[in-house]
Amino acid sequence: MLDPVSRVRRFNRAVTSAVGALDTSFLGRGRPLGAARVLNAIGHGRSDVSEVRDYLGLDSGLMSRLLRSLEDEGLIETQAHEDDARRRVASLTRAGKREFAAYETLSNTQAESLLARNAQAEALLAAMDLIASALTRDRIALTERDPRSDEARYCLREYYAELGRRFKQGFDVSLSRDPDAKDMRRPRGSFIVAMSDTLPIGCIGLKGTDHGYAEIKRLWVAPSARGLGLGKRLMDEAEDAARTLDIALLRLDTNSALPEAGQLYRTTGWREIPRFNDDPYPDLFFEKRL
Amino acid sequence: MLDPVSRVRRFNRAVTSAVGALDTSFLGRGRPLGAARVLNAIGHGRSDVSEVRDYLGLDSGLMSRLLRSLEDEGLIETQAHEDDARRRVASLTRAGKREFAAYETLSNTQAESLLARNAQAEALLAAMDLIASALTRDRIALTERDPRSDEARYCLREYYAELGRRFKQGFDVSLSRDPDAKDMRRPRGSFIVAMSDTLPIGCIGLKGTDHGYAEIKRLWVAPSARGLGLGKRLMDEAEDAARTLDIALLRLDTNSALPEAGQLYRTTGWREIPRFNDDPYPDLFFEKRL
DNA sequence: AGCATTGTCTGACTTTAGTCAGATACAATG
DNA sequence: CATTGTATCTGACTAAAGTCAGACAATGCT
Repeated sequence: MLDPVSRVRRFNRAVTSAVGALDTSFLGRGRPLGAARVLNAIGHGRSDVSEVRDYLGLDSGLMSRLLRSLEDEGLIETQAHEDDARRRVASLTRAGKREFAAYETLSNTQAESLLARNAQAEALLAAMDLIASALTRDRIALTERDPRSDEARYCLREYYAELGRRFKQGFDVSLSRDPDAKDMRRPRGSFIVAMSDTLPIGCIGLKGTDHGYAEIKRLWVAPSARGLGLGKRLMDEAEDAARTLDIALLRLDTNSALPEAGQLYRTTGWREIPRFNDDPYPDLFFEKRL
Repeated sequence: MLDPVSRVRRFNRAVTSAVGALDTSFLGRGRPLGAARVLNAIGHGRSDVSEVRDYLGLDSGLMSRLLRSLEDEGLIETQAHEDDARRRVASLTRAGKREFAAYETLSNTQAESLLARNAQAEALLAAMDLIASALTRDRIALTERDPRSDEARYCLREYYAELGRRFKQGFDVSLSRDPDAKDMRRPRGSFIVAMSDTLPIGCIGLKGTDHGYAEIKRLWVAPSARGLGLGKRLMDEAEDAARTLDIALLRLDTNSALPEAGQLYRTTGWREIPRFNDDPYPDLFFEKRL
C-alpha cells in the first residue's frame, strides 16, 4: 500500500484510465483508433510511410490498409518519395488538415480541462515534466540548434533564471560575458539542445575564441531532468563537436554556488586552472585537453 | 512547445507508451488482455462477478465468456453467492493463484525497474503521487477506519512528521495530548481516512470526551492531495459522523503555524474561543455548534 | 546484366473485443 | 403463487486489429 512499488502501481492505474479516456474521445470522430493514430502521426509531420509504421509499431499490411482507408475518406494523399520510388510519402489533403485540427482541438481541450480542474496547476505541470523526462530518458535527443532558435532561447532564459535564484547576489546577464551567438555557431562553435519529445530540457554551448581554445558555456539541465546523467551526455556531445572542429583545448568557468557542476568537471578529466577572464560571476576555472 | 497544454500532452505521450509497454508485458503470458484483466481483478479481491464487470466496464456476455475461458484454463472456480444464488462468486484455484502471482511479479518488476533506473526516486514518487491524486480526485473515498489500522497509522505518522517540520520547536507526540484510540472509535468517536485507490491521502479524528463536546483531532491532507478541497470534505464527513453520534458541540485546537487550517475553520462556521486545554502545542482554539 | 534486397501492397486468414436478443434460474413482492 | 425483476449465460453476430505469405516494382551491388 505504502511502499514505493505500490505508489508506482497506483500511478499506473490512475494514468491508464486517464489515457483510456483520451483514446475513447478519439473514437468520437467515427473512425477506428488505428486510422486516427495514423492520421495524427502524419499531421504531426511524420510523412514517410515507414516512419509512421515504425512509430506506431504496425505491420506493413495493416499500415497499408489504414492508409487506403484514409485515402478513401479523402483525408490523405500518397505519392512516391522523390529519391526512392519504393518509399511512399503521405500528406494531408485540405479535408485531412481540417480533421487533424479537430483531433488537435480534442487533445488540447482535454489537457486544458485537466489543468482547469486543478488548483495547483504549476505543481502538477512540474510533476508531469519530471515524470515525462524520467520515462523518456532513453529517448532524449541531443540536437545541434542555432543559439537564437526558440529552443535555445528557452533554455537560456531558464538558465539565467536559475542562476538568479542560486547566486546570493542574483544574476544579471548584461554584467556577464554573454557569448555572441555567432561564436556558438559552426564553424566557430556549436550550441546543443537536449530535447525530450518536444520539450527542451538541457543545453550546452561551445564558444569559439581567437585565443587557441574554445569555451564551454551555458551548461544547463532542467530541474525535471536531473539525475539522468544528462549533464555528462551534453558535455560529451560538446567535446565531440569540438573535436570535429579541430579544437584541442577547452576551458570553462563556473561558480562554487553550483557544486554539482564542479563535481561533474572534476570527475570527467577537467583540471582546475587560475582565473583566465574578468567576468564577475565565476570563481572557479577549468581546462581540458582533448 | 512550452505552454502548459503542450506540457500536459508531452506527459500524455510519455505515459501512453510506458503504459502500453505494461499491457504488452501482460500479453507475454499467452492470454488475451481481457482475460488477464479479469484474472487480476479477482486476484485483487473482487470476487463478485458483477463487481468485476462494473470495475472493468465489460458487457455481461463478454464477462461470462472470459470467466469461462479462465475456468477452462483451470485458473478460477465460480459458485453461487451464498445469500443470492443468482449472483456468482469467483475465486482463484491453486493454479490461478500461481498465475496471478506471476502477473504481480511482472507489475512489481516493471515498477522497480522504473525506480531503479532513476537517481531521484523520491522526487519521482512524489510527482507520481501528486498526479495520481489529481487524476483520481473524483474517486477519493472517505472511509471510517480503526485508528489502529495500517492506513490510520500511516496517516498519523505523516501528520506528526509534518508538524515536526512546520513547528519551529519541532513536535514530540508524547508531549501532546495524544488521543486514546478508543476515544476515536464508535460509539465515542470516529476516525476517517481518505483513500485514493489504495493510498491513504488524508485523515481526521473525532474524539469523544466526557465534557459534553467532542474534539476534532489529526486533520491531515497529504501534500500530494492539497488543493483538491479534501480538508473540507474530511471535516464535513467528521461533522456528519458527530451528528450520527448525537454530538451537538465540537471543539478543536490548532496552531498559527498551520495557517491553511485556521483559514478552513474560519470559513466553515467555526468560532474562535479561549484556550480550553493545556496542550503545549496549540495556540488557537475553535468551537462549532452542530 | 543478373540477382538479392527493400518498401509497399494484396488476399486470405485469425484473434480479440464487443454487441444484442433471448434463455434460464433465482429472488422479491404483493 | 403469479408476477416482476435481477444476475448470468448462450448463441449469433460485427468490427477492429493483427498475422502471414506471396506479388510487385524500384533499388543496390557485383
